[in-house]
Amino acid sequence: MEQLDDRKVKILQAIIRNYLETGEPVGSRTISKYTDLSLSSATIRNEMADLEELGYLIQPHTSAGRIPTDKGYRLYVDTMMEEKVEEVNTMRDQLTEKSDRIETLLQQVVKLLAVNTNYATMITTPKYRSRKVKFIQLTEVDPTHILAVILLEGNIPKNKIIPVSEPVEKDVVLKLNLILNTFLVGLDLEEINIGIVQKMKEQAGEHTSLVGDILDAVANSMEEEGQIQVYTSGATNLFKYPELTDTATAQNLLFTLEDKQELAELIDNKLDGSGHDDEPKNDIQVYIGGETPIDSMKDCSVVTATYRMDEGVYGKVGIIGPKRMDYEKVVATLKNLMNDLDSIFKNK
Amino acid sequence: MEQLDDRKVKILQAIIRNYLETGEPVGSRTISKYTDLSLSSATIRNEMADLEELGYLIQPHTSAGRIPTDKGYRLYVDTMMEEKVEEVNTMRDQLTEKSDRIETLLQQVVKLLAVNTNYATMITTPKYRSRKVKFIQLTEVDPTHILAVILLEGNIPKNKIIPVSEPVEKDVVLKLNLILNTFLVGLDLEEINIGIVQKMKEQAGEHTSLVGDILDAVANSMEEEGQIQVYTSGATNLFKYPELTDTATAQNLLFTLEDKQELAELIDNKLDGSGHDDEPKNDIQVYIGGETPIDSMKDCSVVTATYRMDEGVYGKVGIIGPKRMDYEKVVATLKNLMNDLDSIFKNK
DNA sequence: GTTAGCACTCAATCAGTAGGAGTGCTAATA
DNA sequence: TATTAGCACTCCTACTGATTGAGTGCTAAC
Repeated sequence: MEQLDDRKVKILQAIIRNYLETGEPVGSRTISKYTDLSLSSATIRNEMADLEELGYLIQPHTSAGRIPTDKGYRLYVDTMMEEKVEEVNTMRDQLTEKSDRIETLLQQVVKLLAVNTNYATMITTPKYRSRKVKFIQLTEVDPTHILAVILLEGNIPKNKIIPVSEPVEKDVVLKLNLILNTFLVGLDLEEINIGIVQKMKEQAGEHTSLVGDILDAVANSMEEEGQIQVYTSGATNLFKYPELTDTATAQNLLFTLEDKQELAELIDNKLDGSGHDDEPKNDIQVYIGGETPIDSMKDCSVVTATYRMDEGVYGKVGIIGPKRMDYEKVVATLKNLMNDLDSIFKNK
Repeated sequence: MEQLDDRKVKILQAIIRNYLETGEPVGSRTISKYTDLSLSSATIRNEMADLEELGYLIQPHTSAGRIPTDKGYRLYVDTMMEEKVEEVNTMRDQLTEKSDRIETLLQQVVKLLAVNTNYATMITTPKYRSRKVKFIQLTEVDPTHILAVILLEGNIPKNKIIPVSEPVEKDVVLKLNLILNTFLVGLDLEEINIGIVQKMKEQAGEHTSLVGDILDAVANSMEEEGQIQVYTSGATNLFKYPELTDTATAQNLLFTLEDKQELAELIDNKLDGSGHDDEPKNDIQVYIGGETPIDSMKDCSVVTATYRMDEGVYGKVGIIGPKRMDYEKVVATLKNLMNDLDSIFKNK
């Protein structure tokens, strides 16, 4: 890649900084006046022309100032950005309600992120491999309902109310409890095969259909847990940036953010970290404009981070904003958040 | 109120119908040509002038056609709308996944509604009075965690994993189980007062702090259940209607729909049914433009319906669209949905 | 009571103009 | 040789008429 001399770097940096703030094309005069380079606008103009030829800047039209290209932003993010972790204050304190439900926690996190950054945010629930059954507990609730509590590995409780057509006697419940636990404990979804189901039904005698219902509930719970959920927040923040406000762009973006199911798949498949950065620093990925693997976000930048809940159990956080987003702040905020989450999960 | 003669009614109806379709101001010539009234445009013009004076129509500017006022829509909705329940096909079949979790069902419902109507939709979880405790079950999960299953009236199971600093013995768990059930079964949130808590703690002896944790969990569960959740869908549908697309309006609307918590309160407080319609037909309420009690929806119409899950247990469904929404279809769709939901809840 | 005809109004569209920001180029300068 | 001042040029933006067409209101005739 072409090597930029020191002065070009400084000018490019100044232009990008200015554009990040104002969102307006930056002219040579502005740079000449408001930097300590003490160069005339004419000199700056020459340099700008060079930078344009090298692909770091572009002119929206002939007689306008310059704005950074994706390549320009990329250089900025990779080499010119200054860390400012200290300046960002922890969101830890703001996570008031330390609910035990992860979903609630995650929802709080995205919301705080959105409020603090003024961009749109998203977060996925952690992705597990298939969870194993830790134990199952049946309890008679009333004559027509049985409560099945299924505890999955990692202490995830699930419960299902199973309707029964006729009352089930106490000792039958006990017996089924025994059967279920003998056969299922320690298995994950794939390991529960027809053979095992068959054996269980044999042992259950006349209560085969009830066993079937319970197995459905178990399968259901495990699948439910395997599914990645996405929570978003601050989608309307995007209206604050005029370059994203034209109807088509905004509409596409909001549409993508609204359809949680599709979004989950997109994040899972495309933002999987096989990304751009060769040396991942702290697991933070920056996708600029066209680099984004999600079509509707082509006019935006997306910054993602991976949080770890447990060994091998991780989820994604993403921040979506205009290309001229405050990368420094966003990256710092995410780094901080990762730390906060780490310590929260450790204390669990 | 002024009585409209038959011809005026027909003309008004024709104008509204046309405007619902096109969204463009309707001129006299259009009505003269495309209705079976066989009147010249001049006559129509005279009638339109009368209708304007009476407040049913308005001219966006001097030389434009007419569009209905809120009053015009109101008259249309109240007296001129034709039922077309048969034409709307049931969404029942499309509700594939008969999940046992109400949340999932409701999420499916809003989504289907949005897809079928092309408007924005919202639905609340049912609102209960405070639920009573049916039973509590403690189980030791591993040396450092206890699982508390709390079953609330209406067979709503809740569970909480409670961390303990040191292993709790089996007989202690049994004892606590007994204490909790003796004291708490049949009580709702308000009835669990300090006196009761005190007595339980006395009986628990050295395990007071554990009892405290469990009580927190119980309180938490009950509160969680008392909270109304709102699910929305199809917010981006609103972009299909140019009259809602100007940035300010759209932004406000989407913002309101995004903040679920605030939305829940708005629906609970303002759309409580103390509405406009004097003779509620099937619990469906139509709020037109300024009638809407939610400020950000002043440029829209909102149609709500109340679904009943159980005696005294109900939730709200809402459809938000432009004032020129297809009221007939929306009302018919909602009526159908109410029936579908009825039969779904009965089969539970 | 209804209709034809006409003058009138107003939004929308388009072309033309002026102003301003910013550039590229050239020639002078250090 | 690098930098700078100066100037012509480009293009966006905002503003101004002029034109068009849809639709009205009014009047006079049927």
